[in-house]
Amino acid sequence: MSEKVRTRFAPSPTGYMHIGNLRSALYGYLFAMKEKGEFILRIEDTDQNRYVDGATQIIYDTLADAGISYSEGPDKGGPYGPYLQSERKEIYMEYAKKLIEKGAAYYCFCTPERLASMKDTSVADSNGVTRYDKHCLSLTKEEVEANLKAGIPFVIRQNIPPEGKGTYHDMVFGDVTVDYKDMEDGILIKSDGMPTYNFANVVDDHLMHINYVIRGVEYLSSTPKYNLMYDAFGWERPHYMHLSPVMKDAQHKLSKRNGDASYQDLVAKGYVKEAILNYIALLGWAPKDNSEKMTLAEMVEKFSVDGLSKSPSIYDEAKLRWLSGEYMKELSDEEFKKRAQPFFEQSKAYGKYDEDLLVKLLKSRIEIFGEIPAKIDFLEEYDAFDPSLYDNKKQKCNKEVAKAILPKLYEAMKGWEDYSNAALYEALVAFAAAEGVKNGQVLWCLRIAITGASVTPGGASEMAELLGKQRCLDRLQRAISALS
RNA sequence: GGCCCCUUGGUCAAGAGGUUAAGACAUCGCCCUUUCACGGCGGCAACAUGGGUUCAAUUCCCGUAGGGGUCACCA
Repeated sequence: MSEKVRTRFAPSPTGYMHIGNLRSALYGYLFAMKEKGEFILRIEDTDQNRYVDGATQIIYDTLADAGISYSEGPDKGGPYGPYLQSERKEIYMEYAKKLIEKGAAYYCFCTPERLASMKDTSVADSNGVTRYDKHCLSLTKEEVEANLKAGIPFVIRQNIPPEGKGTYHDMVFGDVTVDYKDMEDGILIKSDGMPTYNFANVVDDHLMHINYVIRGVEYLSSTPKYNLMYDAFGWERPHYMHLSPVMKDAQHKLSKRNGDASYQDLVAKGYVKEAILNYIALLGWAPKDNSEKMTLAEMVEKFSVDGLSKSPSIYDEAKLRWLSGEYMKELSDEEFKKRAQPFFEQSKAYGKYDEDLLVKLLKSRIEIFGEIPAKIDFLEEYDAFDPSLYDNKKQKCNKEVAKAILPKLYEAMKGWEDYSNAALYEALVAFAAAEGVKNGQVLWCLRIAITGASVTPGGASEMAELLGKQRCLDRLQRAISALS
């Protein structure tokens, strides 16, 4: 590759950014960076009907948050702008006219009624498919001029050859061939003067010097149409890399419509964002050395097209969760604290504990930040609990054991001053030895007694430290009276 | 339905003619252990199918089945 690689991410602002979208952006970015090229953002907002307010901002924010940077884009500028298709309307018309001059496109004045009537099965081909019949192709120059002058609404259609085949080489799928007779004379310029994707894409990619087109497989079989235009213009065809989709299950693509995870949903649930990006990179791609946990920079370094898979990949949140946990453990205490903040705030216990201590306990125990509230609510909520919580076969513990141990332990603990984990642990073990019971019996009973929870983010001494002496003794007392 | 494309364990996936068919997640079991985790060790589990080609096919070719995409004045 002697020419400088220029690739682009070209989303349409129709809502939230889902995992599949982000992944396309990621792959484009990885490829461009790997090849020391440029990655560009272009917003495809030619369909006003589908435009969703704020969607463009979500695209900027998501890419920025994920660390996928582009050198040119609507919000960054660049030498080939504007990068917002709606601002390029005149350009498309100008090029569409060039295509008409070359005979590769033509004006079409057919009414919606006529078009609708063609859908009638009486004119369908043997496969039951109706295609535009090239009716307006036969219009003379004079007729076209007259219609134009009369202000009759028109569209511009691509003139697909009636015969022949289009073949091209896809970087992941290999050679792809499609018969021209299976293609329709698609609309290039809509009656509102806006281009369709089919056309804007070709014009913009060329004008923006995009030489590697990376996009979803849904364009795999329509690509020959685009090549026809490149050829007609006398432009060099770009290289194509089509990406298989991310699925929700074996037969459904991931979609926002079904409430499937978007990047921001996952962040809101508390997944570590680096893990999200890392995981989606792995959905459909595997590096040569089979690494799994990688930073963005490592992904760039390891990226190669032959590691892309051709078949769809099913999104598995369980694995994402695991990866998030891996990243979680590596977060520094400060970073963890910072990112966990909003989740601490969701807990009823917020502000009523030593946060630094909790950070250490929680870090290796959660995979996503969203687990935090449920994990620490016991710090604030302490209600009567089922004494069966004391039952633990392995620790040889049960309600009766608790009844015997707890009052003595309460008396002992009243005298202890150092409520740090280490000192408590030492004292508790000594207590167990003095009483002639197993460590586990004391520790288990105590933990249950002061937390009222079967699962806590640490053991008895850690929970006692977290609660502090006073709360510890209060709860112990309540637990004892509940037992009698 | 026509056309294009895809098919390795439950999931993500290595392997590209000869392998005991990797690894990861999930799952199960054991160890560690003050619960839960973490960590360590181990188990279960796959080449959709039928024909070829070949000394040898998971790997190459053809068919079948299954799945995805496409057939819009949406991208």
